[in-house]
Amino acid sequence: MTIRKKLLSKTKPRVAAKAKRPIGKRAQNKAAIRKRIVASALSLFQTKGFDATTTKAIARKAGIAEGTVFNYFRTKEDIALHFFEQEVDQAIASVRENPRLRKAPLEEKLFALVHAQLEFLAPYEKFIGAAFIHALKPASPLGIFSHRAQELRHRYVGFVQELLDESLPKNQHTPLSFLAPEVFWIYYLGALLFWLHDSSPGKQHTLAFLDRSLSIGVSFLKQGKR
Amino acid sequence: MTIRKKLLSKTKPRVAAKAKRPIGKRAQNKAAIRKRIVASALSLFQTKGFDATTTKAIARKAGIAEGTVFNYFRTKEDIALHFFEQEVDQAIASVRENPRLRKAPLEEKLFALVHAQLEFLAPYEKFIGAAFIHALKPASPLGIFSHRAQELRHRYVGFVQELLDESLPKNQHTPLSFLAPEVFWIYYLGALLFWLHDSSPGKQHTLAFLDRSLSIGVSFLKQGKR
DNA sequence: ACAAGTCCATGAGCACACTCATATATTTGG
DNA sequence: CCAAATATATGAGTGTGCTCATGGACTTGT
Repeated sequence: MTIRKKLLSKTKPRVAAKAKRPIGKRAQNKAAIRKRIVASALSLFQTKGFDATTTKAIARKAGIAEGTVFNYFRTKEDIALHFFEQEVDQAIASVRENPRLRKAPLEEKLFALVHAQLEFLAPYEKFIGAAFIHALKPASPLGIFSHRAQELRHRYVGFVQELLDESLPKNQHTPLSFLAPEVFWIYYLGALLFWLHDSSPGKQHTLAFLDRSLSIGVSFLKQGKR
Repeated sequence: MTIRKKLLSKTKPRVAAKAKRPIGKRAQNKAAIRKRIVASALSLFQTKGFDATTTKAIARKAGIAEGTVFNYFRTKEDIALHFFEQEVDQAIASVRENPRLRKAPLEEKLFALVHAQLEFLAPYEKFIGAAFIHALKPASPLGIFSHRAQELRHRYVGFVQELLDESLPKNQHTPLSFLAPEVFWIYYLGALLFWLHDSSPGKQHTLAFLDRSLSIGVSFLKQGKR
């Protein structure tokens, strides 16, 4: 009785609140400002690079006070992280929604995934380069393992796992194949590095590299064993 | 004539300076201060972590002015990098100087190398952990590729190449084996991560992991091909 | 042993990312 | 429709890593 009542009294208002949508001025403004911050930051990152872009400049370009930026993003880096989230989400979506790929061989799906990511990044190449340099920051090791980026990595790795499950007979998993998605994440980072340094027209070298390495990798995965 | 004079006047003093070794007060002091900075920084990194350690605190503990720190290291991170340089150099030396390893199988050499590195790092585990978190800093990708750390990586990769050449018949290189040292560098970073999260007594899990993965890796390298 | 030259410790100062108390704008409740 | 409650934009302030002009300590040449 009490429990049921509690449940009702708690769920009702919530549902009501969510169902009703006055879209108050506040919410509108919030969304608009957030968008303006991201746009300003991205544009500045592109032209000046990450380090040389100050939060003050971002705020100024977005037409808000400097402090306001930090009501929307906890750190300057979070703004950039947001950008990479878009990148991953968009690439995953583009592979998911492509019916032609549904029954394509695994290496083609993976190629499409990475390709979509690089296409997304292309206009921001300078900024990405800066982010790479900046990424090492402290002493030497890694950088892929930050708590903040882990969720993003998780989403990515999960999707790769889906693709693998779809294409590989379950009984075929080699002792190492459970690592495959994680390895692919690192592989992607390597490919990104390759791409950044690739000055061939149309980034041909990168595409060739992807083609070749994915063939080898997938066939290794399939007939497995050492 | 003039050129020769110039050459002489320029080279003579240099050679003389290097041949003679008065070990002036200046040089003594410089070495001492450098050592004090590294010691202070390391001690603070250990107790407070990397971020919470201010350069002011390092200077204070070393008994010098804050600005002086930057006469010895370009950035705070360079101080930490210096620490990892020691780590790599010491590990390489320990493998080189161990006569028992001279004719040991490849996987044993590699195990010894990584083991020496981890032993060196053991007392500073907390600081390393902090450095890892800190390493990702900006958006998402990498961090191993900083220009500054490249020289260190190069030294490491070069040594691994030596070990491989020593153990693998030259005619046996598979199409991928030229990548092996670079891959090993990444493998090492992965092992380091594993080690950091390994709470088993005596880091047994890490040792077991190294053992197993190195066997697999080396045998893959040897009989090569997919 | 002295003067000229060179090195380098110094600490006030700078620009930056980020915080916080306050003011202001918006929503809510009656 | 107004007052209380709430959300949030604001920008001066804080502590940070790092720079730089200066003077004083050391070295060199004679």
